[in-house]
Amino acid sequence: MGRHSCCLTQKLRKGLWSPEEDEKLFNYITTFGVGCWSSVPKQAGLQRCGKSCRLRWINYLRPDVKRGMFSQEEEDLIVNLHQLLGNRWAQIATKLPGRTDNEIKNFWNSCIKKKLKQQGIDPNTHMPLSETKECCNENLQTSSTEMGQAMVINNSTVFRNGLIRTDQAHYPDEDFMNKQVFDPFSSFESQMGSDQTGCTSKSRILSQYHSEQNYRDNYEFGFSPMPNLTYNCDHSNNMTDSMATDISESSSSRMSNLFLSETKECSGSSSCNVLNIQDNELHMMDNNMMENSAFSWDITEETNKLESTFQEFQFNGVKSEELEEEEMKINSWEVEDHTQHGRSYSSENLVNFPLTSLSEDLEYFEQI
DNA sequence: AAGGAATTCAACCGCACTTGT
DNA sequence: AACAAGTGCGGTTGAATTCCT
Repeated sequence: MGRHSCCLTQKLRKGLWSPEEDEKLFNYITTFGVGCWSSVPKQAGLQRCGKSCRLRWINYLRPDVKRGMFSQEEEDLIVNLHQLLGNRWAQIATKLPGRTDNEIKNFWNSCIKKKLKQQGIDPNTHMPLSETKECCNENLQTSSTEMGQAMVINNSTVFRNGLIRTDQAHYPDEDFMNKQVFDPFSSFESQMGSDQTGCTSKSRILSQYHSEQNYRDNYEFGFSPMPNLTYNCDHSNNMTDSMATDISESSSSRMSNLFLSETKECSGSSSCNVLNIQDNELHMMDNNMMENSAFSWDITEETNKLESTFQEFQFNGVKSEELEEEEMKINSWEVEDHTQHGRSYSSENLVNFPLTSLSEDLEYFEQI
C-alpha cells in the first residue's frame, strides 16, 4: 500500500543509492533530460522505482543543488518564510536557490526548531512559548489577538501589533554567532590547487572568475562577489585519497569519482555560503517585514510583499525577467550540456550564486 | 575503548493534485 | 464524468554518524 504503481511490477532496490546507481541515473538524465520518471529506471538500467529516481535527482544529483551548512542568512530566511508559509517546504525552497525542500525540512526539524525553543519561541506558532501556553490555557481565545503572531527578525520578536521584543538572551548557543564566515580567497586558492584531482582546472576557475567579473561589471554592484565554485570545491576538498589516485582520464569515470566524492558531505560552512542577499538588502527586507508586521498581517499581502521583495533583491538585483532566463538556462542544462564531460557548469549558471565578501559578511554579523 | 543515547539526513510512504484518455 | 497514470509534497522512518558517559 502506498507504493507507487511502477514499484509493484518488479522487485526493486530500496535504501541508499550506490555510486554506480548515481552514475547511471546522472548519465541518463544528462543525456536524455528529465522526462517521464516512470520510464527512467528501465531506460537507465536501474532497479529502482521512478519516484525514487526523481527524488534522488532532485535532492542529490541535480547540478544546481547546493550542499553543506546553511548560512545565517539562509537560516533567518527560513524562519521568516516559515512564519509566513508554515510547513510548505517546497515553497520555502523556491526562495533558497540550490536548497531542496527535503534539506530545508530536515534543517528545520533538526536545528531551527531547537534553536527557537531555546529562545523561548514556539516553532509552530512563532510566538513566545509563554504566549502559546497562555493561548492554550485560554483556549486560544484572547491572548493571540492581543499580541498577534510573532515574527523573529534578528533576535527580535515582532508581533502583529508592531511591538518588538528584543531578547538579549537569544541565541544561547554562542557558536551560532561565532559561526565561521566564508573566506572566498582561501576557498579559491584551495580550488586552484586541486588540479591533481581532475576536478578543476585553473583555466576553468579563471574563466568562471572572469565571467563573474563581467557579471559584476554589467550590473555594477557595490561589492565584489567572488565566483561560486561550490561544486568544484566540494569535489576537490572531499576527494578521498583512494579516489584521488584512481581517477582515469575518461570523463565518465571522472564524473563517477566526482559523485563518490560528493557522497562525503561538505563539512565546513566555508564552501557553502552562497545566499547572496547583500547587507543593505537584508536590512531593507527586514525593514519591509517590520513594516508589514506593524501595519499589515494579511497573509496574502504579506506573501506578495515578500514575493516582490525577493523579485527585487534576489540574485543581487537581477531582475525577474533575467531570473526567468537564468532559470530556463538551468532547466535546459541537462539537454544542452550533456555533450560536455561530466559535471561542467557554465559560468552563467555559476554566477547565479555569487558570494558576498568576507568583510561584508563580518560587517553584517557585527551589526546583528 | 566500549556501548548506549542523541542527532542527522537520505529515502520511503501515503495522500492530493494534475494530466491524459 | 470517470478512471488511471504520473507527479509533487509533507510527514515519517531508520541507517549512519556523532556525542556522551
